[in-house]
Order: sequence, then C-alpha cells, then structure tokens
Amino acid sequence: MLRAPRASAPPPLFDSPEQEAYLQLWRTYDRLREIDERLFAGHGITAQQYNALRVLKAARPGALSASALGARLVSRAADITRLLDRLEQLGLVQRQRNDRNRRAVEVSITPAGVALVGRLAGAVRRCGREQLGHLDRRSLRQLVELLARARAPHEAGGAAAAWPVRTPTPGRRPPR
Amino acid sequence: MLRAPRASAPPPLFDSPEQEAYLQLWRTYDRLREIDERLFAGHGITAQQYNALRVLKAARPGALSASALGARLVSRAADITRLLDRLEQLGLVQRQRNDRNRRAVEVSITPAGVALVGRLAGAVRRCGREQLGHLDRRSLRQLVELLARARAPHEAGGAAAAWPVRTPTPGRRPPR
DNA sequence: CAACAATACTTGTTCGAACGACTTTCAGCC
DNA sequence: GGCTGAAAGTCGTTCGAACAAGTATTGTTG
Repeated sequence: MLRAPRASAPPPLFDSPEQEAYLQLWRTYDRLREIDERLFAGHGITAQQYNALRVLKAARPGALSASALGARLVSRAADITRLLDRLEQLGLVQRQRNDRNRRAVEVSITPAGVALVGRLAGAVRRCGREQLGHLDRRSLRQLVELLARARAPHEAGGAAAAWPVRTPTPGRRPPR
Repeated sequence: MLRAPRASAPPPLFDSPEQEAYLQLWRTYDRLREIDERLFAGHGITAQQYNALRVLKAARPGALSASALGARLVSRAADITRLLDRLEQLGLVQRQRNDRNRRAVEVSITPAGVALVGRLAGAVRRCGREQLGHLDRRSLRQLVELLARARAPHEAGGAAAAWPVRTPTPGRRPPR
C-alpha cells in the first residue's frame, strides 16, 4: 500500500464546524467506549448495566422506581424493563412492587450486585486512566466544561436540571 | 414531586476525574445523537449509513473496497457487509468484485445515493446548528482540539495516523 | 361515583451491533 | 507448482436498542 502524500490543498472534510465537532465527539466516544466495553464484557455485563448498578448502589439502602433509575442513567434507556430483566436474571438487582402505588416497581441492588461493583472498582479505575490518564487535570476540567456547555440546551428542562441528577433528599429512607 | 434542595456537601458522583470526563462525553454524545438520528430516521437510514454515503460520495468517481470504507467511518463498524447489504437493497450503493484482486469488493455510490445525500444536505446543516450552534467558533475549536488529544493514544497506529483518514491520492482513477 | 385521562411498566417486534466460524483468493516460499 | 498463511468478505447467531401497542393502576372531574 502506498503512502498518501499530504495534499497541498486538502478538500474540506466536514460541512461545517458544528458537524466537525459532532463527528469528533462521536469518534472520540467510540474509541473510548471500546476500552471499557471490553472490560465489562469480560464480566458478562454491559457498560449501561454497570451504570445502572452504580446508580442503584449509590441509592442504597433505598430503592428507586424504574423510571427514576432511567432518568439517572448516562444514556437514555428507552427500555429499562428489559435492562432490569437481565440484571435480575443475573441476581444483581431485585424488583418489588410498591404497595402504595402498585403501578410503580421499586428496584434495589442485591448483595451480589454490590459485590460485583466492588470487584470491578479497581479495574474501572485503571480503565479510566487508560482512557484519559494522559490528559492533565486542567485539560480534563476544560473538556468537562465544554461538554456540559455543548449539551446544556439539550437536557430536558433546560440547563437548570442538567444531568447528572442528584438523588433527591439523600439519605431518605425507602417507603415501607 | 418535591424539589431537592442543594446539599451542602454533595456526595462524590464520580470515582475519578477521568471517569467523570468519560461519562460526560458519553452523555453529551447521547444527547446530540438523538437529534441527528431523528433526522436520518425520517429518511429511512441511520447516521452510520449516512456517514458511509458521505465517504463514498467524497470518493467519487472512484470506488472503495469494503475494508477501506470501514476504516474511514466515524464509528468502527465490525460488520460492513451487512451495512452494505442494506444500502445496496435501498439502491444507494453498488458492489462489484475487483477483477485484479477477486477477494476485494469495490463499493461505489449510485446516482440515487448521491441524490439522497444532496437532498439531506440542508437538513444536515440545520441539524448541526441545532446541536452545537450555540457554541462560538473558539469554543468549537477548543472542543475539537481536546477531543483529538483525548483519543490520540487510542487511534490505530498512534497519533500519526489519526482519524479522519484522507482519501489516498485524491482524484485517482478506480482500477478497471 | 362513573368516565376519562395520565402514570408506570410490560410485551411484541423489528433492526442493527458484536463476535466468531467459515469461504475464497492471493502472496511468499521451499 | 503445491503448501502455508494472510487477506477480504460472507454468514450464523445472539444480544441489546428502538418504537409501538397493550395492561394495570391511580388521579381527576363533572
């Protein structure tokens, strides 16, 4: 295969600066995703599932309704039901109908789920360093800030209710 | 639903700065993706398929081998065959075995494919503005630069051969 | 309090992504 | 010139994502 010499006047690769930024964002996400998906796949779960486990672990000892969990996930999950099906089948979460509102389902993490998250903690940290450890703190903060500004208009309810959503009234006891 | 008062000492939401950056990246990609996927879905294709069409259109009047196309896509596509199956079935691309290397398949965009990309051009531009039009040029450039640095170590062959790959020797005639 | 609308999930179904096993073809080598 | 190994795609299958339709429960309102 022959090496391509740098053309003196390269043709425009992107239609607009906005499109360029979006495609770079997509590309970067794709490259980084590959790394942590490999990690999670080795343990039989997906990144999205791990994310759900993390949220549920943070909500301990309380439970979350399926929709509340969905709202806290990184990626919009149009199908929490099936995601929970799989986690339940693995014994990592448990469901229980809320008696005061029998439509709602309260989801909580099981000891096995907590154990799995714990077992993964070190690998997850190493994974983060592999992904972005080459950037210094200042660059990371700058990146986070730019990303937040980039999606601010697209968060439901405007920038005010921007993700990540904090758990409402932390420390609240689950309804019994 | 009651409003959650800002806690004075919020619990750490992320395990590390690297993880925070990655999750913000994921979240931002997810929010922006929703916008352009809605656009493409209205025309019966996916963002990845549109991307392939753009690459093929840029390669005109030449053709690309399936693997060369795959290497130029934004997202790694572990399954170009099926992606091409769909585009071919829609009449947007055509395949032809290379006679000098009968393993390879030369893919090119059809007039119908060119027409579709043309019809979408305006909407795509508007979509970009909706996604990121609220950021000024300087911020966009800064974002692009940070993203490039973020994934540089994860591009095949190191930062030297970083995506996007330029079409080798532009204007080259397809082998006949 | 009956009727209607809104909530909160669940289920059906279709589609693309991911991984691996499997052809066909070529290139290098003794 | 037949072997070996790599290259380039194709195919089978399984899994998750997306969208739509359906069910049960609750809130509202005349």
